[in-house]
Amino acid sequence: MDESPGNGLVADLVSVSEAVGATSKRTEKVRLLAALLTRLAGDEIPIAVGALIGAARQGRIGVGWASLTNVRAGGDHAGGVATLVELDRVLTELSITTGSGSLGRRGSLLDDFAATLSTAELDFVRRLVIGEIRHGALAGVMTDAVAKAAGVPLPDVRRAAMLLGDLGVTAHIALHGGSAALSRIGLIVGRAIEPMLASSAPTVAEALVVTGRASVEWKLDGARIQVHRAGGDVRIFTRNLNEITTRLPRVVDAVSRFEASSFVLDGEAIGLADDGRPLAFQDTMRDFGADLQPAVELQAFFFDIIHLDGRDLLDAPLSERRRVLGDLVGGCVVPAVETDDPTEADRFAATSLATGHEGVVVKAIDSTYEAGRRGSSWVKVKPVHTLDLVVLAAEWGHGRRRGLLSNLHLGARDADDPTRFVMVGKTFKGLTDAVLAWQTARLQALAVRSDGYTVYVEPTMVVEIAIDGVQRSTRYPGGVALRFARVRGYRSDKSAADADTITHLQSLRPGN
DNA sequence: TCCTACAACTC
DNA sequence: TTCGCAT
DNA sequence: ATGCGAAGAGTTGTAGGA
Repeated sequence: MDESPGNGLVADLVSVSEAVGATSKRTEKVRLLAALLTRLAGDEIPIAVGALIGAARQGRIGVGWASLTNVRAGGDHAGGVATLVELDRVLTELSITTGSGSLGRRGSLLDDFAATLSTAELDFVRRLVIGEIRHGALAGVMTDAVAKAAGVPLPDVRRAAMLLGDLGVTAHIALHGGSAALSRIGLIVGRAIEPMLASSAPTVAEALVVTGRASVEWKLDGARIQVHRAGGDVRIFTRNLNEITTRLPRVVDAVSRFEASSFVLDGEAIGLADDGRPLAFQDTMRDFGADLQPAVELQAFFFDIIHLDGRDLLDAPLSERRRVLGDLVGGCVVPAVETDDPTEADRFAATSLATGHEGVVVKAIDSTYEAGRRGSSWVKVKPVHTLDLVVLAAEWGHGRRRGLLSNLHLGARDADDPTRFVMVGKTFKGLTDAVLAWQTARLQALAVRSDGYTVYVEPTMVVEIAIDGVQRSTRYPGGVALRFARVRGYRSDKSAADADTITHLQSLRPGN
C-alpha cells in the first residue's frame, strides 16, 4: 500500500506502527511506542495516542468475523459498515495502510479490511478523530507506553486516564507534568468515569473466601448507570459511558430531591412490576433502549457513591461509602447485608432470587473503588442451570478459529416426535482448543449438508450446556432462547433421546 | 408507504 | 455478557 | 492478574429498496 509523504507526525506514526506490527512482544511494542511519545510535540500527543492504539496491534489481529457475521446474520460487535467506511477515510488521511481496495460497496470488502485491523481498533481511531475518544478498550499497551515515556508509575497513569476518561489527554499531562500533575487530577462531577467491574464465582462461599468480610448485595438484572449531579444539573451515563440522561426522567427526578449539592452515584436502572418484582431483562431494556419516548417506568437503585459535596470517595473503604450512600439515597439503595458468614450470605442470596433478582455481588468491605478494573474486590454470584442439548449444526469460525467448526446450533428434543429437535440458541463459549479440534472432525463426519458457512449434522451429539436462564424469543420456533449459553462438555454417554425437551425449556421461562 | 437489513446499544 | 488463551 | 478475541440473547432506531 502506498503511503503519501505526510508531515513528521504521520511519518512517525507509519514507521512506528509498522515496527510495532512487526513484533509480537508486548514489551517491545511498549518500548517503541514510548520512544515515539517522548519525541512528539505537545498537541501531537493525544492524536498519536489514539492512532497508535489502532496501529499497535496491527499484524497480530484476527480476521474479524464480525464484518461477515454482521452482514449475514445481523450480529454486532463490528462497529458496523458505516464505521468501517468512515474509518477508511480517516486512516487514509493519516496515511496508515488499511489493506486492499476501497470500502464503497456495503459488505463487499469488509473481510479484507478487517483482516488488516480489528474493528475495535478502527472504532477507536474513528472516535479519536471525531472527538469522542475516551480511555477504553485496547488502551492497555498504550497506557504502558505512556507510563514508560513519561517515566511515571503505571498506576498513576491508569488512575488519571480513568478519571479523565481520555488517555490522550492523560499522556499529554504525564509527559509534561509527570506524576505530580497526574496526582492533581481528580474526579470531575459531570464527567463519567469507568465503573468498577466484578469477577465471578460459582458460590457465595467461594466468593467470600476471595473477599473476606463483605457487603453482600442483591444483583439487579437491569442496566448499570452512573448518576452525576452538580447543583441542579443531573447527568446519567451507561456502563460504557454513553449519556442517557433524557431517557430516565424518573431517575432524574429522584436524584434531584437528594439533599446534597453534588454527588456521583453508581447503581442499576430497572423496571419493577406492581408487585415489586423486577421486569424481565428484555422488558427493562425495551424502555432503556427507547430514545423517543422516555422510560417513565425505570427507576434507579444505587449501590455505591464515589463523590459527595466536593469530596472524592474513591479511596474510602466500602463500609464508609455504603454509610454515606444510605444517608443520601434512602430507599433507593440496593439491599445489602454485611457479613463474613457463608450461611448468612447464602440466605441473603436466596432472598434476592426469591424476589426475582439475579443473585448477589459480594464486595470486600474494606475495598476502595477501583474504577475501570475487574478486580477481586467485587465478586458476582449467579445460579447456573444445566441442560443437555443436541448439536444441530456448527458454523465455521473466524480469526483464531478459522478452519474450525466453532459456533454450535443447539436443539431441544420434541417430546412427541423423536425425529424433531427445536433450535433454542447458539454457543461458541467454553470450548478449549482441543475440543474445538475434536468437534471439527467429529461434526464433519456427521454432516448431512453444508452451505459454506454452516455445516448441518445428524442430530445425535449431546452437549451439556450451562446457562444463566432462558428468555422468551420471537426468533426461535419454540418461543424460548438461552441466555449466556456455554458448553460444559460433550456427553458421549448420552444419546439424543436423553436430551432435555422443548417443553421443559418453555417451563423455565419466567412467568411459567 | 411498508418492510427488511443493518447499526448501536444493553446484558 | 462467558469463557479460554497468551502474556 | 490482565487483556484480548471468539461470538450469544435481546432491544430500539434508521436507511434504503420494493
